[in-house]
Amino acid sequence: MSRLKPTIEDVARVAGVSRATASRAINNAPGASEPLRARVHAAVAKLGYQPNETARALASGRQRAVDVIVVTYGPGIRWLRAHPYFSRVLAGMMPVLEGANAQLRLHAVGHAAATEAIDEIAANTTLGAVLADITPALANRFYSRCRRTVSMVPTASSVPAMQADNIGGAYAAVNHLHQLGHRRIAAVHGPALNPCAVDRRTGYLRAVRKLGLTEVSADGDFRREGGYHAAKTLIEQHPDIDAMFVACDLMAAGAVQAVTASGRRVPDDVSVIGFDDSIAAVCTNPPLTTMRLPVEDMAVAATRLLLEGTPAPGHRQRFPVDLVVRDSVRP
Amino acid sequence: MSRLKPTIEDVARVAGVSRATASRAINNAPGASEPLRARVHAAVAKLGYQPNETARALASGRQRAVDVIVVTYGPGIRWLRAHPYFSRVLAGMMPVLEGANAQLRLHAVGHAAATEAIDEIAANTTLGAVLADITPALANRFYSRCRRTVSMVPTASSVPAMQADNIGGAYAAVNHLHQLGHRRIAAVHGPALNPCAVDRRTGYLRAVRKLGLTEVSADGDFRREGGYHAAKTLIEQHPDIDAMFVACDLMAAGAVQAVTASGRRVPDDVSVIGFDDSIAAVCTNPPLTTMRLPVEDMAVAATRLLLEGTPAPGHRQRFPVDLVVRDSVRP
DNA sequence: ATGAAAGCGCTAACAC
DNA sequence: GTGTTAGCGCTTTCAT
Repeated sequence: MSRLKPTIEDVARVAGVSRATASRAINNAPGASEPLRARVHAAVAKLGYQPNETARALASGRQRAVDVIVVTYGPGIRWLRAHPYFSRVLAGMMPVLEGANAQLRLHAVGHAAATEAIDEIAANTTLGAVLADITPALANRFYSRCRRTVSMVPTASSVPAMQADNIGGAYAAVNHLHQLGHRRIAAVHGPALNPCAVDRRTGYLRAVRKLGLTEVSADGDFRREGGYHAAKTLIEQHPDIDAMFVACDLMAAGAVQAVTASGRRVPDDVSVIGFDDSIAAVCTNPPLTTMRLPVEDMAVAATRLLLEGTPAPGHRQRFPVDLVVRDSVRP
Repeated sequence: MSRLKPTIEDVARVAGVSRATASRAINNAPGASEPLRARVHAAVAKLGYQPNETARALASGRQRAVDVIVVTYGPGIRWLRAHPYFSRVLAGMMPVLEGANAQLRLHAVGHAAATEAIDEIAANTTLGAVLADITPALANRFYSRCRRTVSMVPTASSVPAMQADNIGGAYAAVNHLHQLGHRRIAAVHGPALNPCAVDRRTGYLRAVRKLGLTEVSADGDFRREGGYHAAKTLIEQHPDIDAMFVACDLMAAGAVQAVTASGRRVPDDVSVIGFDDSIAAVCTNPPLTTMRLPVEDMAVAATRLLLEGTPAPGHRQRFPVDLVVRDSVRP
């Protein structure tokens, strides 16, 4: 081995052609005859040549990579670890990227240094970026630096986004509970800063008002522990509640445990309805009746959108949030 | 705006220095005087200059990125979506990468096209790759093409790896059950191809033999549904079992549901012990007693190892698998 | 300390 | 159809 890595130059020499022809053959580009193509491919095989993607990207000016950005609040490691959401967006993206032979670059940026991190990422995007979890302000900043962007969460109106009906889903959840005869419906909400959580809270509030129920709310943090404590507080302060709307499945899992710990049964004494239909929904006992957020579908659509070109400003793609009936709500 | 993106050339011109000096200033490299550095930084700020990472990588020959590879069997989307394992390795890696300002490239390669995908990734690695889930054969192939590799799962002996004590953990789990008085201890195993699953099976078998118990096994697939069905079969065919060792928490969640569905209670009638201590372990009812696989720690260590340089062939870093007591085992 | 100039490995005009 | 050549934006000798 004279060199560690053969370059296209080596391939060209071995094949007895010019670098340009070698390039054309390797990229299946037009403008090369069959015989030469064959010689080039033989040389490639012989040398075990693999194109240098970096050089390719620099020369062609295009690179096939999509960046996914999640800004974490507090210890990101804990958040990322616990929450099924992120694997769901990755799971949705990977297959379509694989099919388009594009790369996926994952960025978890801490809230503190978010601004400069955002700027650097924006400057180096190629196919574009999926904003998996971000505040409207940061989304806007990113979008002002890079138009090939799509957000997975509600943001400023100009930023292209996948839009799940969080408000309608929460409304439907409460309505479902009401139709089944529940009248004291409490809620465990998500973080006040999280746009999805805000929408779900809105949906709950609207339903409660529409149905003439009294609002009973506690705040959670989208994590199981938060759901547990919020539910515990709720039960202690309002022993008469007969149902809970919990703004995500992870918190709902905690809520179910809190209900059980209080000596009550789910769903016989207290019904619990979750949100997301994540893996957590089917791990609980009983499995959760929940509102399905089609995260994978949204991720697929977001990725396709980026692959197609630059999304129009304000572009929206709507996704329904449907009821999934399991066993945590008394029929 | 005359240009879309300012280059270092623009910075140099605005600062009234050469490109070389601009580069030195931007990279905090030695060989530039304070006054010039200041002028360069001012120009950077004025133009909003952001270095082009691709060009930087090509010119310097080094790039700061680590690739994480997971080869998926069957519909990768389902697997990635459901299994908490992957987010745990990502959660472990991200913060250390962030601190080292390196990128994370995620590759989910289908089993079918794995070989060529592996080759291409290997040819373009920079800091190195962590093999999150892979067969020994593919790990070996990858390692033969790229030495900056570390596997998160058991593999061929030459490939550097993080080594969790799966055998010992499984053994300890069965032993724990035995000490608490259980004598009919069944097992739900993982996929026969998965090296971790193989080790856990081995640990169960050894313990069963050592303790003079009779082996009762069923095969699962590391997914909840598989755990449910395996446990259901086990209960039907061996109604007298009083405990189950389940090779991962996701399957254990299913097993708990199957036990409940059969009219038995966990842990009063049947104890269930899981493996992983993933998010699923705390979502179940009751929360799972389980064996903690320190995935995040392993991912952190793997990433640090790559950041430090090329791991020695056969390098091993061992991690204990400890008991986490919750409520799914009768005391 | 500073600048001129030579590439990094590849693609894409542009000639032939 | 094929080869020659000029860059992509940056880092890094090597003169000065």
